[in-house]
Amino acid sequence: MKYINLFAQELYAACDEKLGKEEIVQRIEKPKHEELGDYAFPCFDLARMKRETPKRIAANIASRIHSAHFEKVEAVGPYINVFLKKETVAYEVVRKILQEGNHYGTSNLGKGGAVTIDLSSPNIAKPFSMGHLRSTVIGNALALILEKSGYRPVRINHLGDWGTQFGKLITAYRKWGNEAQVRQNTIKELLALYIKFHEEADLTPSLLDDGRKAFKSLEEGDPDAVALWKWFREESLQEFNRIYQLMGITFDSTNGEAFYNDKMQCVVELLEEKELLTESQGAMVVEVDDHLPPCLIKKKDGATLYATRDLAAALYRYETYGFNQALYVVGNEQSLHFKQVFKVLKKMGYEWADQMHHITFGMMLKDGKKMSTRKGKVVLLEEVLKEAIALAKENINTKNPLLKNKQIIAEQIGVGAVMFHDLKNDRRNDIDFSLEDMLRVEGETGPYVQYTNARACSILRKGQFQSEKNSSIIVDKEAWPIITRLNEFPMAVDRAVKEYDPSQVAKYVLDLSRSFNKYYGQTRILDDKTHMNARLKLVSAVSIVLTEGLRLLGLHAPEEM
RNA sequence: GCGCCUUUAGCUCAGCAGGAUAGAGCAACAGCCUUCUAAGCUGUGGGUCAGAGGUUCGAAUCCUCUAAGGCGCACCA
Repeated sequence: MKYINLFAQELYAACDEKLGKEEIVQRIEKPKHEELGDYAFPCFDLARMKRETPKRIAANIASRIHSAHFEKVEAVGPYINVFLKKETVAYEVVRKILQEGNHYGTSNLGKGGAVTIDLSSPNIAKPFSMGHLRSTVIGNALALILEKSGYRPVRINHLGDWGTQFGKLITAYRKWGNEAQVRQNTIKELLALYIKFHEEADLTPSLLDDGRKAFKSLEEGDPDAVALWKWFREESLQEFNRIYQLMGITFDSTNGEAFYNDKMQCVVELLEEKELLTESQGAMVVEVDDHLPPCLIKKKDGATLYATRDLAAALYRYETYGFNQALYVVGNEQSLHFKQVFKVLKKMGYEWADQMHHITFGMMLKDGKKMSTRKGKVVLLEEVLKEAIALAKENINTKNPLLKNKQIIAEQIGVGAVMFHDLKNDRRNDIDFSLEDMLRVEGETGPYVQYTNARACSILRKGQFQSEKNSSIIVDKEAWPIITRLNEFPMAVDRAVKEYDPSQVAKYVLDLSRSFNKYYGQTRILDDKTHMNARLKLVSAVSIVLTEGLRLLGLHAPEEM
C-alpha cells in the first residue's frame, strides 16, 4: 500500500488543485528525523503560486487534511508533516506480507517481456577470475529482480570460446600436454600450457605461427583440432559449472563466440546491402557519427572482429527471443564498443536497438591497479570462495557446533559473503580487491543479513508461530521503523529495476536487518505472552522479506546458522 | 589531445528527479550475554560534501570552470 498516494490525494484536494497529483507525489519527502513524521510536504512552491508565506499555507492546508490513516497532521514552519496511524498501517502491512508470502513485492511491470541478459562470459581455458565474478553476480541478481517484476529474463553466458588463443593452446597441448593431467585439473593445466607456450615463444618465435596455423585449421573444421577444442571447452565448462553451482547460478544459453562463427558473413552481407560498409585504411568499417570513431567490421586481412560477433549475436538474439530489452553486463571499459554496436544496429534500421543497454560496472582492482592475467597475478574466484566457506565453517563450529548440515550452510554463508560484497555498492564503482573485506561477516555484509533472518526464524520456532491462528495486532512503538521499511520493499525492487541496480535491494535488506536487530535488542518477544503473537507476526513478516530480498540477490537464507 | 566516469568522516561507501540538524559500516574508545543465536545491540569522538563561480527562498544534489585520479580512443576481447 502506498500511503504516500493517500497523502498526495489529500494534498491535491486541500491545495485547490494548484498542483497536479504527480507533482505533489514528487515533492513529498521522507523527513530525516522520526519526530517530524512519516511524510512531509514543503510548501514553497504553493506559496509562490498563492502569494502567501509558506508558513501560512502549511498551517492552512494541514488543518484541512484528514484521513483514517493519519494519526496527526501538523504544520512545522513551511512543512506539512503527516504521522501515519501506526496500528492501522502496521496491521495492514504485516497482514499483506503474511498473505502474499514470497510474492510480496512482485509486480507485472515487465508484462512478460523477454529480456536477454549477457552475463558472466568467462574465457574458456583461463581461470575464472574475480573480474568475471562481477558480471556473473550482478547479471544474476538483475535476472532475478527483473523476473520478480514481471519480465522474462534470458540468461546468456556468452563464453569466450573462440580465437587465436585456442590455436596456441592446441599447439602447446600437442607439444607438451598430458591428457590425464588435463582431465584432472583442466583450467590449471591449460593455463600452465598457455603460459609455457608464451615463454617458449619468446625463445622460438616460430611457435606463434604454429599457433595461428592451428587456429586456422580449427576454423576450417580440421577434425583433430575441433576435437581438442571441444574437449577443452567441455572440461572448462564443467569446471566453471562447479563455481556456478556453488553460487546457485544457471543459464538459459551458453552460446559463446564460436556459436556465431558461421553467422557473421551474413552480417557483413547485410551491411553491404544497406551500403553502410566503407573502406578505411584497408579495413572495412561502419561510420557511426562525427563523435564516435568508426566501428571496425573486418580487419584488412578479412577476418572479423569482436563488433562483428556482437552484431551477429544481437540479430540472432532478437530473432530467437524477440526481446523487449537486451542487457549486456560488461565492464565499463567496453562502453565505446557497445555504443558503436548499438549505433550500427540503429543505422541498419533496427528500432529495437534503442532497447539495448550496456550495464556497466567498475573494475576489480588490485592495489589500485588492474589485475594482470599474464603475470599470473589474478586472484582465483574458486579459491576465494573456498576460503570464505572455510571461514564460515569455523564460525559455525565455535558459535553453533550442534548445527546440522554444517557444510551446506557454510557454503551458503561463505558464498553469500562474497556475492553480497559485490552487490552492496553501486555497480559502477571500482572495487579494490581485498580478501579481508570480502570475507567479512560483520557489519554491512551478507552474513549479517542471513544472521538476522536466522535469529528471526529461531524465535518463530521457539514461539511455535502459526500465522493462520493469529489475528492480534502489533502496537509497539519500537516496531514502527520495521513497519515502514517492510512497506518500502516493493519500492526498493522497483528502483532496482529502473536503475538496473541490485544494490538497491542489498541496501534495503541491510536497512531492514538493522531495524530488526535494534528491535530485537530492546524487546523481549517471547517473554511477554500478551503481545507475543502479534510480535511473532511481525517477526514472520521480517523473515519473509529478508528471505525474498536475499533470494533476489542470489543468496540463500538459512533458517539456522 | 578528445570522450566517458569518479572525488562526501582515518578507510569503504549511502544520500544526488534541490528542501528542515549530511548518514551507515569498518577502524578507535567505553559499555551490554545466569534471559529469544554477541555473525548482535548501545554510547563517544570524528566532516571547509575536492576547489572556485553561478542558478535558487533553499545546493552534497542542477550548470560552468579548475585540480586530482581512473577508463576508453582502428584492425584484442
